[in-house]
Amino acid sequence: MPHRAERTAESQDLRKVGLKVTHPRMRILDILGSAPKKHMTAEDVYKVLIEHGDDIGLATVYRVLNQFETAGIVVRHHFEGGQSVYELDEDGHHDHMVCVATGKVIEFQNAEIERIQREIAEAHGYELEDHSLVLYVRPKKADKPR
Amino acid sequence: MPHRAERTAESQDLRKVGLKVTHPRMRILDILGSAPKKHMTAEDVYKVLIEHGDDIGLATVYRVLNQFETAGIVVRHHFEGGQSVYELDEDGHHDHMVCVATGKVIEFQNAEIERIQREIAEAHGYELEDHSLVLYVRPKKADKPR
DNA sequence: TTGGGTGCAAATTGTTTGCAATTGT
DNA sequence: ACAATTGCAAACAATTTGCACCCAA
Repeated sequence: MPHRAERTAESQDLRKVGLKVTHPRMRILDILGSAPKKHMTAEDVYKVLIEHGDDIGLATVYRVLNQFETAGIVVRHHFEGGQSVYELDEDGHHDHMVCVATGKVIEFQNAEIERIQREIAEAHGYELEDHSLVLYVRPKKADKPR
Repeated sequence: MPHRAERTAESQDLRKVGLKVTHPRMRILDILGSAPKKHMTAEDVYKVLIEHGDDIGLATVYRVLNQFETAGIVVRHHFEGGQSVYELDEDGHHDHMVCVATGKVIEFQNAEIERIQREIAEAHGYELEDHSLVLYVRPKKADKPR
């Protein structure tokens, strides 16, 4: 009997992009997939690892996240303020809304904006390769955000 | 007769926001206003100062740029990759398009996108405070960008 | 076995801050 | 005169890298 059945979806994800299935990579993938926050900084991930008793260095977290980004497994966002945040790239493309009061991040998608963006690029003789749109919002007074 | 006629538009801009009219501030304001690139990093500004023979420290450049941002004289952008870039906030609001091939930055404005953004925020119970939109583009093949 | 992967510490990069000296008003 | 401002160096924060050891294939 093998040491462990390594046939999980996650281990396949790693093999698929040519990365060895190591403990740190599995754990990080796991955390990104099941954490309360969809968007985490390298430190966030590191803290969860530590609390969980894993002996994984912060440097490794950064290295793994970079590899995941290159492999297209995660997307890296910059938002405002120093740290980068990473999120699993499972569901398709979407943009973000960050509440400046609570820090909450909400995802949204809008086909019309996407279309206009493409048109603008075209109009200048370019092709739209990618884009980054972040709305900084604040709860409407006398109204509960949903 | 005073050492120098301090009645320039720039010196007025500074007084207006309650900042003393100092040599470093004037020079930096000057550089931001007359540089080939509209968007400069603190280092960019610093280099120009050095080449020009000015004896102004990098720390001062950062401090002044921060003050200018607080005063609303410049806008700070994050784009991709570490450094922040600053630009004079003269013309009204606009978004940016960055050519991933040449690094060229093009500004544009689109009322429709702005409107939709506001609607999206509203729909979630928020008020749009600010936003950041950057299009990453590439020259259309067989077509000269203009 | 063996080349990629990892932990740790040291190195980088971008930016901020403490402090004594300097300068605008 | 006096508080604001600056230069310099040291301090910081986020991220990367060098290297000896380790482990998945």
